[in-house]
This record gives sequence, C-alpha cells and structure tokens, in this order.
Amino acid sequence: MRLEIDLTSDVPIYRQIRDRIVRGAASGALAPGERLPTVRQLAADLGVNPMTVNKAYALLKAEGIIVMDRRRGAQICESFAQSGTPDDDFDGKASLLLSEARTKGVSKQALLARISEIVNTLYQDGEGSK
Amino acid sequence: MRLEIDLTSDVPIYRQIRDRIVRGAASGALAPGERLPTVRQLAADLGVNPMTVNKAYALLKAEGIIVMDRRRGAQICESFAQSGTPDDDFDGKASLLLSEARTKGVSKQALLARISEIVNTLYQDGEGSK
DNA sequence: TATTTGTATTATAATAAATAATACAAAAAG
DNA sequence: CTTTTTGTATTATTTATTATAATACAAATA
Repeated sequence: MRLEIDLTSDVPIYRQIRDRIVRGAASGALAPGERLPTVRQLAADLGVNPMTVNKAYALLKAEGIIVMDRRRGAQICESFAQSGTPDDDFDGKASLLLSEARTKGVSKQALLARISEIVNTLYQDGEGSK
Repeated sequence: MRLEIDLTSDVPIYRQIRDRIVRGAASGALAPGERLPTVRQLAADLGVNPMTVNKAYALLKAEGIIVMDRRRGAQICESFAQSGTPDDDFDGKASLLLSEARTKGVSKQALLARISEIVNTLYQDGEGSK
C-alpha cells in the first residue's frame, strides 16, 4: 500500500500516517504480518522528519495495531484480538457522530444503510486475512 | 436539560458544551424550539468566560442546530432539514471509527448491533418532535 | 566491524487553541 | 429616554500542539 500525505491539510502529518495505516489494517489493504517501511525510510519518502513518523508508529504500537521488532521491522499485527464488543470510547464517539448526522437531517434508514455499506466493505474478507 | 461540564477533562469547555447540545437536540432531550440559557447566564452557571460559551453557540449556529434571535434568545431549531443522505465528512469519520473498532477485534455483528442500539435510542421518537 | 534499526533526549521554532478582558451596537425593559 | 441585557467583535494572553532538528545509544544486521 502506498502511503501518501497531504501537506496542505490541517490534519497533523503524524495523524494522517496513523489514520491511513489504521484504515489499511482494518480493510485488509495492509495484510496481517505485512512489513511497513522503516521509520527513516518512510520519513525520507514523505520528506518529513523521522521523529514525525516515529510518533505515528509509536501510536499504532500502543494501540496494538502494529508490532515493532528490531529484526523484522515494523509490521501489521498478525491477527486482531477477538475482543468482541465495542468499548466506551467507541460508544461515545459513535453516538456523537450519529447525533450530528441526525441534526443534519439524515434519516434513520439512510444512516443504517450507509453504516452497513461501510461495515460490509471493511469486513468483506474473512477475519482480517489477505 | 441540565448542562454540565467537566473542568478536569482534556476536552475543551466550548466543545463539551457544543457536544452536549448536539446530543440533546438529536435525542430529543432538547426539544425543537426549546430555549437555551443566554451566553452570559450559562457562562455564569458554569463559572467560565462568556466568550467560551459564545464559541460553542456560534458553532451550533453555523451548524444549523440552534438559531439566535436577540428577542427570543437562543433556541433549538424547530425542525431538522430532511436532507437525507450522510455527507462526505460523515463517511470519513465513520469509516475511520469503524476501522479502529475492527482493529480492536470488534466483530461485524457486534459492531452492527451496537450501532443499531445507538441509532434506535436516537430516533425513538418521531422525526425530531418532543 | 560498519551499518541500520528503533528510540530516547533535548531543543527550538511555528502554529493553533483556549480562555479572558473589554467594548459596543441592537434590542428590551423600566 | 434611560437603563439593562443581549450577542458579538476585537484584542490579548496563556497554554498546548506540532514539526523539526541534532545527537546519542543499544540492539541487531550484514
């Protein structure tokens, strides 16, 4: 997967990197076990400071999305824990996001339909394979 | 509805105020047409600067969630537009949130079930009435 | 033995965000 | 008309965030 960033965006660079990898890992665009560029290499590719990339990687590591091994380098976790239910943080963010949608006039059906679309795209292949 | 804030939270005060009103408006806890405290009054109640409250109100006004009238004061919009489908901003936020959930091991079923719960709670009464 | 890895440390500059103090015109209330 | 209250524009101040940089160092690789 090609990692790109938008330097004109108001979203911090480290957050763009982190978000792209989260999306990639969830969708399967980044396969479990897949190698990521080294901190220094990705920094060179993007033309940013290594510590900016390191910040993104450290975040992902803390979130349990990547593992870092000095031998194997950084890579996507082999499998996501089968933890099951969403946590409180998810509930809070989801309910706020859905509330915002409702105040913008999105109907219940339209909301559920769109969510289903996104979820189906995300989970279209097995349990995180490919 | 009682507006409360958490001064120890790392969420900015103006955002706490804004978020609570969004949730209230979406759930019906704040009825369409319901009066909100004046900027100065809410500021006094919460013990914060009036401009902090103003920032929250200005946001809500720009989002079309409240209307401000010097005569009637601030109040929740009478009805939400029947705009229909979610916008791109929603799609982006939703897909990132759902991606994060998946990388934490939330199953497809659990995800859809929780979303349904939240949406059902939000839309339990009519089209924005009461 | 060199080199490359992640990463810790420290520093600095730039920008953004949050809150506050003040002022003022519009409207309401008396 | 006068006084008070309204939202809000302006300005300032403080704090937090962001990005970058310069080193350094131990672990591992080649």
